[in-house]
Amino acid sequence: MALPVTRRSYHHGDLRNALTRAAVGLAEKGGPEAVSIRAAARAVGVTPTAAYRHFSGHDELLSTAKDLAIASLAEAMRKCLAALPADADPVRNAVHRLAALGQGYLQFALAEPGLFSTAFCLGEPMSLVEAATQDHHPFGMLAAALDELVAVGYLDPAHRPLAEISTWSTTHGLANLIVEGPLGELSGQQRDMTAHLTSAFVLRGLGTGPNAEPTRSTDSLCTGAAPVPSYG
Amino acid sequence: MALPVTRRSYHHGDLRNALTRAAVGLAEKGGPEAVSIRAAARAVGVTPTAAYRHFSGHDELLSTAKDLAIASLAEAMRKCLAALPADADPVRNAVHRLAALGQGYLQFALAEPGLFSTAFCLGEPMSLVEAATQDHHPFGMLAAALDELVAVGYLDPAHRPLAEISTWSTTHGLANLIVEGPLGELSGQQRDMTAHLTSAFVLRGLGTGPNAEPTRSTDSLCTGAAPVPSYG
DNA sequence: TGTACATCAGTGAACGCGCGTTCACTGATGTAC
DNA sequence: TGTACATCAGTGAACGCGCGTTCACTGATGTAC
Repeated sequence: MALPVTRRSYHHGDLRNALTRAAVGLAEKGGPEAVSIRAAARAVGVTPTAAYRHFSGHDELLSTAKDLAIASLAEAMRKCLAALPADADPVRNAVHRLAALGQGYLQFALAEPGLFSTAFCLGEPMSLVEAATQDHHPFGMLAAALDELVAVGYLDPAHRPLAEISTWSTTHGLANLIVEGPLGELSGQQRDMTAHLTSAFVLRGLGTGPNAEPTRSTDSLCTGAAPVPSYG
Repeated sequence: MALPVTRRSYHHGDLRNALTRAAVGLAEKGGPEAVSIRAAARAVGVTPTAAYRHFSGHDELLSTAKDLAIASLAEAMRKCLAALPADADPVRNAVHRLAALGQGYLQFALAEPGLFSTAFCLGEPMSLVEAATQDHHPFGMLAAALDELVAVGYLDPAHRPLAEISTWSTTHGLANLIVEGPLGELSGQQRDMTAHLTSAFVLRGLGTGPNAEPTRSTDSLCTGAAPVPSYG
């Protein structure tokens, strides 16, 4: 419980940004339900009423926090992409790039569960058509990675349409089941193994092009032979 | 807004069940957030205090509703299984059974979004080890279907461990993105197509055994050639 | 068969909480002249 | 350069809401004798 902040001057000077940051902080700790005008104002050290000078109401505050949460997710994915060593083999390169996106997605969900739920909380949804064309948007990054898989001949062009949905669903479902659902009880080791297996699973599901060679492309994602796992 | 119900006698006679049913009704309409002791008591026509004779508090009421939501989901899946015509070919049979489970899962999520979220709302999670052995539990039904896929040689036994997680994640992710997320804007036709494609995607991801022949087994799931879809 | 009494299953009022939002207001700022 | 005044950005109090939960209570039931 953050104590109310004391301010020096009557005018804040940057209240909208301060409230936005506070809202994101609340979302981090408690997810979208924790984002409220009163709590954000309290965190900044200002009267709830003051917030209405900068936001039309609770909805706008929450959807601002949501936008930032989506941007953070995209940033986490972008970092995973950037950390990837270049691979001379174009197929392996494209495969690894898709895997890196999934890894970034999952890592973000685990590291920032509150922001992750906030990114997907209700409210007017982004337009998918629009999002797909924005390369700084999670959905756009996924679309680009799939286009790449088609370009290198891993994914059959006939299977390209709607492929982002199946791919996204798998990673999103895994993240969601771990963060908010019954898979939360998995140990860290089980989670890692699951992530690897799921990554391979996705690549098999996608690999329908002439250059899809699962034994080459996906085995490098599964680190060694997994011991038989148990759920307990 | 349901009007409070008037009762004939001072004693209700079946208040626990009545409150439980009311809680499920609230969950249907508004998801887990809508389940409250006061609202359930109101629906039954009883004082909130009366509920404390039958439930330790809000947590117990909600988790009771959650259990019933899970049972409803399982029932929907079971019905889809039961509606399946027998197929002489054991591989196709097993493949179709898995697809039917996924179909039931998705249909339930679409038909009963409130119950679906309630089934996966927070609270002490079921033990997966336990759930996996119960054939009336969604997770147990999935596990059984995957065992069947191994038995008929579609799924490589080496890929069996943790296979329920990838499979479940895909279907759950799709349902979640449609029901609570940005895929809600898909048209009915787009949803159907997505469901079919995702089903085929899952089966390719699983099909690593000697009898896996995607062209035979999964094509029957994709009804005809899909026109190139758009997201708009 | 009748009655005293324990027990059960409700009532009604109240507590404190946090929320979104609105009202009339005042302190601070900056601009026109 | 100085000042009147409009405008901006806050305050403080209050509204009504629904929630979970607790208290002392009372009406109804059923059982022992």
